[in-house]
Amino acid sequence: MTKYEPGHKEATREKIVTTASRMFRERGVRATTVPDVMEAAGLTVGGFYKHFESKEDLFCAAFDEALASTKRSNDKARGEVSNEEWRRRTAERYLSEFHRDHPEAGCAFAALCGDLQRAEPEIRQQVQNGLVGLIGGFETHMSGSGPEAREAAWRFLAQMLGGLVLSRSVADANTSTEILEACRGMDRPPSSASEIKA
Amino acid sequence: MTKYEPGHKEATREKIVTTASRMFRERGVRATTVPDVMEAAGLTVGGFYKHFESKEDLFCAAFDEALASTKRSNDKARGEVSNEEWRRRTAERYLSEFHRDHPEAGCAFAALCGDLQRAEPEIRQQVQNGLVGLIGGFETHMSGSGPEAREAAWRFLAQMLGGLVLSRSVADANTSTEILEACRGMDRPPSSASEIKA
DNA sequence: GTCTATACTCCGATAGAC
DNA sequence: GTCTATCGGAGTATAGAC
Repeated sequence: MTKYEPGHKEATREKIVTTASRMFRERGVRATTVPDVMEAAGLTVGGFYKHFESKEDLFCAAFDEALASTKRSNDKARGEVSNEEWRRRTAERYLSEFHRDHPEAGCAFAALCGDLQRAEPEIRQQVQNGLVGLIGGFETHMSGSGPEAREAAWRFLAQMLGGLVLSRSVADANTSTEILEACRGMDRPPSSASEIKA
Repeated sequence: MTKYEPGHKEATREKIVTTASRMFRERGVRATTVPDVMEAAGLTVGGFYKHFESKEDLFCAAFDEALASTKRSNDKARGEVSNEEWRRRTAERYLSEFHRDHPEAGCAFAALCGDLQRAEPEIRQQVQNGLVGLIGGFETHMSGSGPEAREAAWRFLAQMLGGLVLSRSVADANTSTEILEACRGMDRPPSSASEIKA
């Protein structure tokens, strides 16, 4: 009962959560088993249910962790640049080959999109809170004002998310890169793909 | 051996494939079991492996069926309209509440995005072939020419896909609709969200 | 607090009757 | 060609030792 120093259990829990967060993003929720997570965390299955009520409970915590992690890296990259430059940099980072190849450390919405679409209300509420917060930040870097900027922010996010997911799903590396590069061109809608760049 | 009329096995196989195609899109691949599919098709598990080598084999066939089905409905909706009008109509149909609420009858890329990102090479090749074919059609409705139109087509598809997936993942119906409506504004990039519409 | 061991359920796949 | 029955494996969750 008192064999471990105080805070040990909390540290263990956090270790499990961060490990699960990466594994869920890499393999998907259903393909990630509780024994797998515990082993990857250097533990065994037995102790798991002293930390979490269920696998779903773990997923809630892990998804939150992934969102927080994304938010941290977003905040870190925040500089004082023009809106256009901010969009260019953000898209370049999001639609990079590195991000494509490392879902376990990347955007939770993209990596878990299959699971989130069918998730329970509790998770969907987390998704919503995460997205609304994200969009609130994006909004300030769009050109319109008020509702227009918000709409533009949703489109911005949707195009990035869709591009990343598509680039991760095709067989050929060249096609995958083609998708990434095409979707980085945020400021060029289907109707004006002319003068901006060759 | 001769208890059933000729063509019966083919018909049974097709029944299994179309049933699976819908169930995979609705529940995801891992959550859909072979017994479930067979029961939904009015059959029992036993006969399954006389039609398919494995569950993965079924998924290949079912994914192909879903692509073909989407292609048929795309071709049907093809009218003689301006590029801008074509994009407006396509986005309106893709980003509709009906499509959002009926993944089992809708876009396979969106419904299966989680599975496709982690699929075997064989499936990824099918994804690629399907996407390239789709983009080839989209291209002709973009405004630029050559590579520019192709880039614009990828962006168009990515924004629709991302918007649909996001709209399916949030808890609140109002937010979901907000996302759909925002992403329908295809011709309004983040940089020019001003004069086009209030 | 974490371990080993196990109960219970369900899935993918096969065997053999009809 | 499709059925019933079952094997083998895996996954969630629990029990009890340390």
